[in-house]
Amino acid sequence: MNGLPPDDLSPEGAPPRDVAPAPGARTLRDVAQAAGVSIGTASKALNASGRLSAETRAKVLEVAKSLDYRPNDLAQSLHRARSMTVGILSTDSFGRFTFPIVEALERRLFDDGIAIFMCNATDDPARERRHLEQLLGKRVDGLVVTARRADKRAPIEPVARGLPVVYAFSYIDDPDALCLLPDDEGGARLAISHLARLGRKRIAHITGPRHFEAVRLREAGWRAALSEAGLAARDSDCLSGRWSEAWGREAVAELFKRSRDLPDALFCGNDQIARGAVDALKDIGRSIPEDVAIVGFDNWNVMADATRPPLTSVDMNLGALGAEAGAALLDMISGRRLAGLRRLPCSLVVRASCGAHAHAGA
Amino acid sequence: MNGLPPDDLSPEGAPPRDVAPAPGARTLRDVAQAAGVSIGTASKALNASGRLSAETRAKVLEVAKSLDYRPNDLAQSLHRARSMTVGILSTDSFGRFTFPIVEALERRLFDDGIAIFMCNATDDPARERRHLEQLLGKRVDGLVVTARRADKRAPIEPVARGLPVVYAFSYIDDPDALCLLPDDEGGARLAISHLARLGRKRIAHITGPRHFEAVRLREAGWRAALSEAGLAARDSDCLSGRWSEAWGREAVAELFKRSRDLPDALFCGNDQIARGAVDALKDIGRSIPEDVAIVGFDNWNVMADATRPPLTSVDMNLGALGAEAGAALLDMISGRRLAGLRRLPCSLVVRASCGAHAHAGA
DNA sequence: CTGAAAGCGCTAACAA
DNA sequence: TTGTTAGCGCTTTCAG
Repeated sequence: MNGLPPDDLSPEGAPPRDVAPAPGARTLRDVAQAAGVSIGTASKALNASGRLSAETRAKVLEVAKSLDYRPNDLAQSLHRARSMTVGILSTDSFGRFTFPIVEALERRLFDDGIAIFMCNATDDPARERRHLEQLLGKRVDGLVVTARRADKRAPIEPVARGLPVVYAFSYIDDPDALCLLPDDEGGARLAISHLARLGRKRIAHITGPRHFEAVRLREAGWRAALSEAGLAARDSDCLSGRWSEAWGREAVAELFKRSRDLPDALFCGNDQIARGAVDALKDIGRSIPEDVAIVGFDNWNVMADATRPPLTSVDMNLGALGAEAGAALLDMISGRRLAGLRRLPCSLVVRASCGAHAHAGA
Repeated sequence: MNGLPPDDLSPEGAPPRDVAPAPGARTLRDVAQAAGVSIGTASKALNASGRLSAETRAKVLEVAKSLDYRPNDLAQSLHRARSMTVGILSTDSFGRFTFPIVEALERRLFDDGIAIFMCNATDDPARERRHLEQLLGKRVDGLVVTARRADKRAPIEPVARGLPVVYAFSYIDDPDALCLLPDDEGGARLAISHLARLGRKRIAHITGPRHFEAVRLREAGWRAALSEAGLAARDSDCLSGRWSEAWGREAVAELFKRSRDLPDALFCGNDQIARGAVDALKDIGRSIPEDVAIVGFDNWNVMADATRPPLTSVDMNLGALGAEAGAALLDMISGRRLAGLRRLPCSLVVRASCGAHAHAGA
């Protein structure tokens, strides 16, 4: 009527103006305006903070819903000093091992309302730096670093001063860093003591490349558990090679070309080696588990289940490791100081390849 | 001297105060102050925008570096309407198939400075909704939706009004949606025509469960390519079952218990089935590729390479699919309107299992 | 060429 | 109980 700009609200719930509703989300001001309260009041209502009359609060909430209002996290984060995001940085691309970790981690963090940025640097330090740069720019609240095979890596750029970091399935030398790893040695012990308990006397070990820390630890576990069981660990019974089925076959050929002292059990460094070993044993007429019992490592289902007979295998419980990493990161974010290298327990998944059931009653 | 607050700068480059430098990153104001320019000028210098004297710019840049200044993306995003983030939402957990896609996608997007939020909803609609809610709150610029096995899924909540969405390795009914899928039928044709060209006359098909769209398409490709090659597609030569090695073995037993019309080639729905088939064929004394040639699907390296002989297999080029999804999403974010269901080409990776080389010269 | 100031959307301390 | 206001850190007109 009187030259007022057309942007005052009609009192009834009708859409205030005919602007396109699509682009740009509703803002807190929209809600406040439509509810006829101040913007501060609207904020209080939506955050259930401060003292407020029940009706105002209800009104605001209702309007907010009808407007499909969704608070802008970016703005919130700018204010509070928390972005509610963390980055996960993988040296290697995410593969069979990192994935269960990441999945569990995501789950754990999501429960606390934290979203995760996925960054893959594939062994490229420059790329890693750029990723880090990006994450810091986005003001992530923390960082999880993973790698291929639980190998030692260089520490994350000191750039990340004060930023909580958890190394999961990877580790660095710094004693102030928190590193979470599977207990490879313990896993090996589980396998060996299981076999020994089943009455196996000569347990050979076919494993991967020695430059992997995991390989060395598993070998150590093999030795330790053997001697605890009163069995000998002969160097000639420990063969190190590649992580492949082909190597499993070759190693079996090597072991069984002897005329005496043949193994009655094989502990393999991973499930692929184990499967290769099974195939090779069958090729030379040995039956499993009667003649030779087999235990693998990784408990990679597609492998373990497809092997004939299905493979008993050590599980690194990577899901648990991921969840633990998430929990630890949350702790650190909330100010606690965590450090040290922690090894999480493995477990043994028993299938048919070592004749547990056949021997169990004996 | 005269009651001035102590926060004016000493003119030389010395650290202005002795506040702890650790917590909280440097802000633009810190830089401006230390460089002795206005905050607006500092901004211009850092963004190489506006007209500015070379020396001022150099000065600001230098100070910024010495202060280890890193712009706060959150604040930037708040201002520009772009968060430079996208979400990737997986119905299924990220597995063997989604992973190559996600990896390539991440790579493509990272090249454009976009970070990606990884969300895993594992078939839980409520969880999916919460994830979506979170992503919208974080004002992602776009969304990629993946699923287990290129299966049809329900559209993302209409909530995401106007938000660019690409369905990768998954699809919905809406013709306005952009869906990227591998060309399963074309992949099957590649396999069959390869075998036919090698002189195989009776090519059977052992595949997965028919409720998978991919299974139906691959079967269609098998039929079409056979007839194009002048060969018959007999219903009894197409066996549908599980995606496992065990099924591959069973199917071979089924096919080869016939007294005549035995297949001289097998096209398998995935590499696991193919591997099972190979094992079973060897068990009944058929040699590969002489008696029976085999082609698998997925080109899953660990499987294909470990099979004896190594498996020729159809590759869905999931990396390319992921990169394409990324490119398409970028297009949509920059305003282009893309829609429709696009099928990306597969390719054939030749190994020894169909005797390509032996027959090639014939 | 540079500085001042408004504002992105939200929160929190302080007034009213 | 509610409104006002001053930022969070940055960009961008618009004056000087």
